[in-house]
Amino acid sequence: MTVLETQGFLPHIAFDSVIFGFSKGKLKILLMEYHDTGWLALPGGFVGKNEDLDEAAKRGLKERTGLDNIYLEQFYTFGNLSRFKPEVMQTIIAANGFNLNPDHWMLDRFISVSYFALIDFEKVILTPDELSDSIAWYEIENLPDLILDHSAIVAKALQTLRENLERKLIGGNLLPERFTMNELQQVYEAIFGQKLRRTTFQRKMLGLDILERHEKLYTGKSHKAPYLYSFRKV
Amino acid sequence: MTVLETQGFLPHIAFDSVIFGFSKGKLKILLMEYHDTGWLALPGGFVGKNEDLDEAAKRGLKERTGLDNIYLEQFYTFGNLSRFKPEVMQTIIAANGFNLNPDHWMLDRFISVSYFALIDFEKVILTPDELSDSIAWYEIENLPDLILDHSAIVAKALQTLRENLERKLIGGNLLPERFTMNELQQVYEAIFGQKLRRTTFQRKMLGLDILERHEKLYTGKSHKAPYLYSFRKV
DNA sequence: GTTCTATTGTTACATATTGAGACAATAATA
DNA sequence: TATTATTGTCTCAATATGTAACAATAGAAC
Repeated sequence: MTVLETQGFLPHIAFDSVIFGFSKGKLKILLMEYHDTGWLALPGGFVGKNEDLDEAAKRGLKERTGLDNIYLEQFYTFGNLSRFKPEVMQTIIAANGFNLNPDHWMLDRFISVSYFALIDFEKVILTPDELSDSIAWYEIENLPDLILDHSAIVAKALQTLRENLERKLIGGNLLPERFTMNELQQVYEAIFGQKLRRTTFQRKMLGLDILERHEKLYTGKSHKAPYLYSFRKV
Repeated sequence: MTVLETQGFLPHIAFDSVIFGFSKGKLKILLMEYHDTGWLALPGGFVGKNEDLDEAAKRGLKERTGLDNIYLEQFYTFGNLSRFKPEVMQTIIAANGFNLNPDHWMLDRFISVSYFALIDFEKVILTPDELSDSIAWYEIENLPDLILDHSAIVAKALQTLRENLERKLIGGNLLPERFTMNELQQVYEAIFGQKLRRTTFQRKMLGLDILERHEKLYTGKSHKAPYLYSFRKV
């Protein structure tokens, strides 16, 4: 049974997720490409009638990335009338070979409760949903056009991430368990979109007393080997 | 036609507003008391089928306080299953003399998109809604029990307000157009829940270059008269 | 082995910000 | 005119941050 045929979801309510990853010095997000149309959109889904809103977002994340236990934060709910464009959804569904009644629940107006997630790029196993050809990483600095208001959703997610980073440090969720100080700095630079001073960054991070220092990392490069760090467990 | 009889709202979607005011050195919010039950709740409402989500929240604010052009910010959407308690709404509606079918849309599961507002205490004209006996101010430090998860909604609103205050200054929205430095400091103290140092506060506020200094305020008290300030227009 | 290169961890010092108190100014009262 | 309460400003100490210098070191070149 496809999502189109089920009756098990709350009407008018969707969720969308801005899933951040970090690789090769770049901050990236996951986008899905719908069949034929070539349209790009954030991964999202619907809320089961017997499901917590947060659970729905976690389920969606698990389905697309295979990941559990992820940093996931709700940041805004988009509910403008202007995001109601039934012809967009109709086209996407038609490209998948379905022809829905105009009063089908999926063609109705939706508000989108939006979440952002921070994940370890290396750990994902990407799986498109039933309406999509692909799911893939796109650099945040160079995003293509997205359907509906999804570009605005990404912008707000990035703004929220920046504000959060200044208050409560969550940058580490984008890295593997152990990382070098330089890698951590690159994450911060990618999120803030600007270079940071190496010595100040190192002093501040160490001063926060949230990092644990481990063995050195010998990469084979001809210079001093950096220490590996992990975030201290609470 | 009462809200109960209309079909013009989106099902499953409500909004609730934490409306902050400041008076006599205390931070307060507006609560409504339902007929007979004595139950207290945040002012809220539903979203019209042809209405932006934000517009709905503004409309609700206008209906209860008479105020337009208000600082209003969406901060979270509550969507746990545990907030679905049809018997609560049923009881409230029954106390108003109605007897709804169990499948009436108002008895269904709702998610609540929550907003907080900052208003000038002096300017409100309070108006209860059709299910309530009263709407009134309650001190944030000494709140009674609220229905459903409304206490959690208030807690999250206060947390968001505190975080915002550190980043972008919005404390002035709780004061009249012109105010003394001491009044502004009291607002900040009420929001943060702690005393601040007078001289440091004054220096920081003046240094931010967002205040305009006006004439002095002669209160009749036997001491130096403070200047009045207003927030600089952008 | 010795020298060289790139990068790292740490220190030193200047500059900026904040904490804490002192002090002069002043509006009304006694 | 002296007194009281509060305000606006200044001073100095304590912290935090910006900036550069420097020693340590892993591997490559010789």
